[in-house]
Amino acid sequence: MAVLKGCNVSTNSQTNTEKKKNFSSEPDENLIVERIYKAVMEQRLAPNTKLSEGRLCETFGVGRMHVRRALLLLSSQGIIDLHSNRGAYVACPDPSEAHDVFAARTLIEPPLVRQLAQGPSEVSLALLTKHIALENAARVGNERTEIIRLSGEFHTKLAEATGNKFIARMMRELVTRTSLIVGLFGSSENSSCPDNEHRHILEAIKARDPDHAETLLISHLIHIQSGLNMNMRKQPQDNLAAILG
Amino acid sequence: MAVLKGCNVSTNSQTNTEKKKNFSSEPDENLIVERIYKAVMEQRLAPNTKLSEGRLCETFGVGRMHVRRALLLLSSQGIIDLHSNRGAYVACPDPSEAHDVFAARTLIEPPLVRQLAQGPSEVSLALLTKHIALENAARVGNERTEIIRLSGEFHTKLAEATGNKFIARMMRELVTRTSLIVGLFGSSENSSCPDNEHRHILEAIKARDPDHAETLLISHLIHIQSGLNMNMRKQPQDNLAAILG
DNA sequence: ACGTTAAGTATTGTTAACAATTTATGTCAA
DNA sequence: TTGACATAAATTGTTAACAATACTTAACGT
Repeated sequence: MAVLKGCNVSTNSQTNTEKKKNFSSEPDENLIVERIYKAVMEQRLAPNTKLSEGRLCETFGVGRMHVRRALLLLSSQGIIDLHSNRGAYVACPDPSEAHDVFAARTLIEPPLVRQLAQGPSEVSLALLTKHIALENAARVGNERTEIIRLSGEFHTKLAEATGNKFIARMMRELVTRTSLIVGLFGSSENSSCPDNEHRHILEAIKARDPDHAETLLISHLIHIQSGLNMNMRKQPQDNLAAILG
Repeated sequence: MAVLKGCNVSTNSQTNTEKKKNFSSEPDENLIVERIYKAVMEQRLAPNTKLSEGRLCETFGVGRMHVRRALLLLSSQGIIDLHSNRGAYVACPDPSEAHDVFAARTLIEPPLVRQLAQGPSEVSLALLTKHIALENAARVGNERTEIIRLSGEFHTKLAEATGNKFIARMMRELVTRTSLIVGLFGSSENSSCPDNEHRHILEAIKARDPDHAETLLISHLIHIQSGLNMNMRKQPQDNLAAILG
């Protein structure tokens, strides 16, 4: 059907606007990575969905090189799997991996919030407070994808609040995986974190109460896990252009 | 001087031997990544050393594509930095990053050894015991690079002993960064972990004593940090072929 | 000598064509 | 209909040439 032998970048997105300066050498890759990351976080891209190079070239209006680099980066983050000669597929964690993800989070997040509750910076508290507000807004607006993504990103923001980029990176990766897991094994509607638990955790941090914050977080993690059923399995999907647009 | 316009793979390493099956689609990349990772772990590749594509093509006898993919992977692990149009350089952590690395390790490793000491598997204990033996052997043999690498990898092995690949990945990244930091700011000879501390930690684990293991590990981390001087700065080096061979 | 500019060289970024592999399609026989 | 097999199409992997950028060197003037 489609030709795209050399994958011509005819439908380039920046035709009429002035040419971007391209100063960091990786604007295309990052855009693709972020778009796919976001789609996964919002559970719009189901596990095992195939991400073909040609399709992504069309969708983002870039050459294959950029697509391939983006796919390599995504695979290094565990968001997708690369099969030789067969292409890229959204990662599909099995129950064993799911267990490991929660084990890792149970190991890291409690000392994390504990540390945060000992001396949070004002700016961090402000950011977290604002985030909770966004979560609530999405909830009253009943915007499913926003709720799911913000719900996960609360934990990422928690890690970012430490000001430690290594911790932030680790949590971001674990949270992304969690999103895939919840999408796969989550019992339908409770795909997002229970309504007020995030707020309670933040309040414990604001109150400089490490013990309480830690307790709330642990029970929160348990709560999420208890909503999983490791026996179901959902199916892949298609039409990337609509999803990633 | 050298031509290599299209970077011809004339000096291919697999000429007389039978062609490897290439079954996983990424044998070249992984080899390059592992070689550079190992050189960094052994502090043979100093921070800020330039890794030019052409040089790596010659060294490993592969095309630029594989080199570039390997460099992208290394940069995603924080081992090297990619500067637009200027090439790849071994990462050069500043004191602020060094602080973050140790902060992250201080957050993660204590609960890690604590968990390990609660119920270590026999196979893990065997591997760690064997590792300590290797460390000792390297010490009596006075093999500097081996000592340095094994000394760092003990901590990686500790994480691997949990059987959790996410925790293992995180620790591996942190340990690699630590190696760069010690190479940069380490006061000459004590670049490696003090002689018996690893053994003591392992013994505490074997004794199923989480408190003791945790205490020993924390003081071990402090010990490493105390051997750093954040004011010095060492210089890059060259001739990659010799280093990576 | 020193700094500045300009040409030349080397290195990196990008593209398109080609090769290899997999997947889809269609035909035929049981 | 089903299954096996051959053919065609589509997709991925790889290479080499080309373009763009940065680096080096040399000449020049002050």
